[in-house]
Amino acid sequence: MPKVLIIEDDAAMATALHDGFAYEGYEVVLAKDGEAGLKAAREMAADVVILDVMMPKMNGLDVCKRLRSEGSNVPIIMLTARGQEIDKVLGLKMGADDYVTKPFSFMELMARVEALLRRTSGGARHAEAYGFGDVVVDFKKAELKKRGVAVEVTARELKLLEYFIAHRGEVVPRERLLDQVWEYDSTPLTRTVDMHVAKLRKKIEDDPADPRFIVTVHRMGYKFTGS
Amino acid sequence: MPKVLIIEDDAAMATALHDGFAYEGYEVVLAKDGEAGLKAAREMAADVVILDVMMPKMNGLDVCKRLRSEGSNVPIIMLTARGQEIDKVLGLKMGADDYVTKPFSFMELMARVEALLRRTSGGARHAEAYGFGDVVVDFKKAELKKRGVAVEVTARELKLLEYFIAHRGEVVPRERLLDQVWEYDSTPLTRTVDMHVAKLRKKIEDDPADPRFIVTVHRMGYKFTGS
DNA sequence: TCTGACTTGTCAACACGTTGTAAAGAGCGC
DNA sequence: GCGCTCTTTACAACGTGTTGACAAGTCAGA
Repeated sequence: MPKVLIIEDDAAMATALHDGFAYEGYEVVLAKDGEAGLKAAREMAADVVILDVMMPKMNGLDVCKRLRSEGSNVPIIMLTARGQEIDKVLGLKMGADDYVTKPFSFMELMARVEALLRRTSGGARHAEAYGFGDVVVDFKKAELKKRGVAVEVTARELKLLEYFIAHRGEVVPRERLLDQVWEYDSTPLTRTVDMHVAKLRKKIEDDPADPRFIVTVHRMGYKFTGS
Repeated sequence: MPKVLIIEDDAAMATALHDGFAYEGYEVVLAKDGEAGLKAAREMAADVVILDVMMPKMNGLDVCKRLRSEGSNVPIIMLTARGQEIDKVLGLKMGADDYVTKPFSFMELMARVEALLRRTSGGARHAEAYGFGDVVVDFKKAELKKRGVAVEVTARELKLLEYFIAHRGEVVPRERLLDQVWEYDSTPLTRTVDMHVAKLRKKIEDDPADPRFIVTVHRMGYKFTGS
């Protein structure tokens, strides 16, 4: 029964998170501002901390920095608002282990929490990596290796691949990719998705012209076939 | 891709639900009060409605009652506040199909939605796979297997088969197929439907000349006989 | 049973929408 | 401005869906 500490000032969000984790069998502690959160973090032995950046009294970045300066190495996931890319960098610099952009889906957060727990409780820190074929991706480090050699990937490519992997086996329509990977509204009348798929294929496929991992399903979308 | 209509006044809850369902591949429409929800419900063909009980303008119970009195039989899941057991009884009396008590976990809601869809739409919707005879179709993966071996199917064939399965047992006229599967309003007075039925038969029937699953009803249309 | 009118099955060529890809354009941070 | 990534445009290549013609099948009435 892993223990999770949720530091979040918005009541609705806090209860939603509480119930979600409780449902998944976690032991949950709530703190409704930075100060209370810091106190709770010191007192309990949390397995993971969910930390909102924007909060009264003491913001998430400060809490994170403080915890790390006190020697705590508890896994921390930051919740940042959309478009605050600075937060991501700052958060990771402050010692957070991962971050999720609001608004997010609970499934996504849960996936990251579990990945984090798998990584930290596994004793040795072998990275949060996913492998298929001769490719290994580490989303946290933003690294991709094919046949052991590092390949440069952009943020967008990584996010696209991440979504594919999260939904491996099923056909994903372009629309949905635009919605989920490109973060809603905007441009549904372009070849942007295809473009990025092509780029990804060049990096992960043995023969991009005859793809094995990301196959196109005519008139329906793309399908990622893991391993 | 099932469509879900979320009628919820609390913005935080609404976005959380929106993102969760979108991530899972649902098409989502939000309405922020009872009136707007009712209007949206009338205009869109939602596969399921998530309906908060406590709302301004028109509460969930009224929306539900109204929808039912208008002849709608869309599956409805009510969100009730903790301890309002009365709501449960009332809600079900008003014609709701299920209810979830706030605060709830997203996983739980999703599980109920999928159960409801499986139940109401005959199981072919978002469910894993549908089997008949020695054929197994997985619409999510866009895969069809006969006797365990994968058979290539096109988007149109899949959609046609999906419609047949959803309406198994009943005779479906060609015009309706053109309307529902082809989404044509105009009627191309052609052999197109027959053509595709023939193609499907070749892939799923043991003896396409003497079909067992998709039988033709002379002068009326086709009939799919499930399992 | 035979016949004629109508409906359904089948075929292959064609038309059209969909996808792959390169290259130019736009946007952004350094 | 420069270098980077992402987006758009344009066009070629590909594959599916559609079509019309014709064969085969069905049914009702003679």
